[in-house]
Amino acid sequence: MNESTRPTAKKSPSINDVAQLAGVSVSSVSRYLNNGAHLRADKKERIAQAIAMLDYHPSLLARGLAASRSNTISLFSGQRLLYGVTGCIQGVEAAASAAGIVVNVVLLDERQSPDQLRQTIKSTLSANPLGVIIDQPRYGTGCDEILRSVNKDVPVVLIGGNRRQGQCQLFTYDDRGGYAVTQHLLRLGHKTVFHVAVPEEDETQTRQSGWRKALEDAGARIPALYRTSWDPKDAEAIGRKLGQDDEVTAIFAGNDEIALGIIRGLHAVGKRVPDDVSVAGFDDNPIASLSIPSLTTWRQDFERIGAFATNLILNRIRQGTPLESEIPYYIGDDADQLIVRESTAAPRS
Amino acid sequence: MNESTRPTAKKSPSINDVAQLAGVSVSSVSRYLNNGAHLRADKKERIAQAIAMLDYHPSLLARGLAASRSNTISLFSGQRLLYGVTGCIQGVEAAASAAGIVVNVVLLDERQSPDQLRQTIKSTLSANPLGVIIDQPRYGTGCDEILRSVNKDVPVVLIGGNRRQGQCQLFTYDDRGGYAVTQHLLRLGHKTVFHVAVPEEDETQTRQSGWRKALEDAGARIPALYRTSWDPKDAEAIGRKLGQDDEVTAIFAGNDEIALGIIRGLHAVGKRVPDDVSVAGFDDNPIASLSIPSLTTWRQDFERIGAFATNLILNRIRQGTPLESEIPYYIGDDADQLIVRESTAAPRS
DNA sequence: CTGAAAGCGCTTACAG
DNA sequence: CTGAAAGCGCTTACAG
Repeated sequence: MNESTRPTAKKSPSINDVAQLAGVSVSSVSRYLNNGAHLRADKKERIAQAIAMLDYHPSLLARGLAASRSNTISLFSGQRLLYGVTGCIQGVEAAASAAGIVVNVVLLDERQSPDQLRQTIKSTLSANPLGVIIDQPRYGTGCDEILRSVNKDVPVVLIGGNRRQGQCQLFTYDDRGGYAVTQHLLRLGHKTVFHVAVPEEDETQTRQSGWRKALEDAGARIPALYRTSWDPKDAEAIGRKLGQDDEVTAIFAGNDEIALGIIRGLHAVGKRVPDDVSVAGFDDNPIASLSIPSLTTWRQDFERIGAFATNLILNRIRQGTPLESEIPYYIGDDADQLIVRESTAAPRS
Repeated sequence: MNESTRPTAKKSPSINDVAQLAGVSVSSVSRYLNNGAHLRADKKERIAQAIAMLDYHPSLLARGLAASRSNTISLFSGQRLLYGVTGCIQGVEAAASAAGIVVNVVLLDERQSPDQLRQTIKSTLSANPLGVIIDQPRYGTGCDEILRSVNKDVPVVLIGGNRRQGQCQLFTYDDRGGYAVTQHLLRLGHKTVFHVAVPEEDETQTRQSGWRKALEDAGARIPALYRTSWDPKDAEAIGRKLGQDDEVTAIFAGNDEIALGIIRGLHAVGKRVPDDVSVAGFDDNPIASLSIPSLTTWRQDFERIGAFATNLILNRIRQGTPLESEIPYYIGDDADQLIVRESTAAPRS
């Protein structure tokens, strides 16, 4: 590091420097920093000026230590930054940053030993975050450890994942999406719709349940469910299998990547999409509009969810709004919608 | 939040509790925590036991404040978590977490006001990170502000982006990749290769320069360069245009998403890939193996780069290894390689 | 090798 | 409305 090329950063000013320059006590500056209450206008003014002159920025560390609460939100997620997770992170960052809060993104690598996981979690929590967000908590991950270790007055919001009793947990209306996608395919004239489900749906309000409901409502036959891992290679194998069954004219895939895997499998056995088989995805991953054919899918707004989770925490902290924990939140609005593209069409016959 | 369902987290133990339980002074526990030097074996043993019994984890906040250095690496990136960035984050997290270090991922949203950006940066830096990593720094972003604000003894590593004189900066061998991809296409028998460049290549060792070199070495004509934004829609328009020129039989796209956009454009004007036109991408984004056709591309190992950056910082901190700043690091090895898939083939004629 | 003491930069009762 | 003082949980000279 060539230090000389960087401007010599002088020691940054402390609250003491501000107090001296403004001619007030440190306590007053602290009050000013925290809410400005109980301060005479002229003092406020002087403090503001001193802060501006010195370009003072309070130390997160010292504040966190003194107040047993640091201006930080810890966001835990799995090790792989899949599409939904990145959207969520962006939403959390945006909402937090707008509130002057720093986000600590921690990727919990499940390949690590439980001890290492604990270490990471304890360490993160030792920084006294304002709140904690856990994206896609699963059984057997650090989620239990986090819930166990976190101070009980620190609000925790879970996003998706396996349902945890007694926790504030956000879900999207996956069932609505599954219903809409399936209905779309039925309306195109397909006799029924096959579903290839993504893992870990242990809840009732899922893509799968929406799919089932739509079939029931339409009086359509409910075919056997296919399950795949998150690996599109598995989906490709399933696609190959489904492609050999001429009964299959419409497939609803658990997400967009799975859909592409299935389409590759269908192609491999000579089926065209959407000419022979219609395939729809889920999420509206950017790839959905890039692939050929582009994918009909259900758009999910992950950023909004991340922002929502963040604001729940901020409201809890600032206004004491409780995090209604008993009932999970289902959130969804106009941003979540069916996007019809090239991969679905009326059946040929 | 239903507190009752969470085990009542008792106040976590402090270094004092450990000292008392072990029957030693706080200083000794601190020494044990930091390196264990100058401590009698039996004391070490007692301290270790006390720590285990209490499940003690030192406070990052207190350590950071007292030592003016917290066990944290701050990772700055742009607001959008594109493929390369997420890989890099994963690599940084993995390397950091293996070293017991927490990563602070901060997304700098360029739509924010300069003041807000400064606020975020100063705030992050006030936590005294061990080191700072900036992914894909651009002119006009917070990068300048970070370099200006960071204490000069804090190591900073830049990854990619615009070259900053005097900074330690990591680059991949994009030129090698560009060369390999272009050469691959030429060897298939294409007379020349068109290139659609991604934005912000202000350096010499780029995909573009590799492309140019390969053409020169082969004595092939160097066609006019096309430039696109990061938005695949623009690439689609370019693909449409290129598809109308029958001279165009091979295209090297600046990245995989651009490649897919181009392919869509080609399709729109009736050209098939690879039958009429070969298209290669760059990065080996997961979508490259999912699309139809799957993409020939240059694989980049972003995780390795993130891990490398992290280790540079850790070595600097722990062993005082200087961060040779004058010369940027170009890193690449067997993980970076040409992946030949379906989207490239010999020209038809 | 070890401990007592000061200090990191804040917040927070406690007095006034 | 305002300040002096204690304390948050550590590290780090300083003595010994």
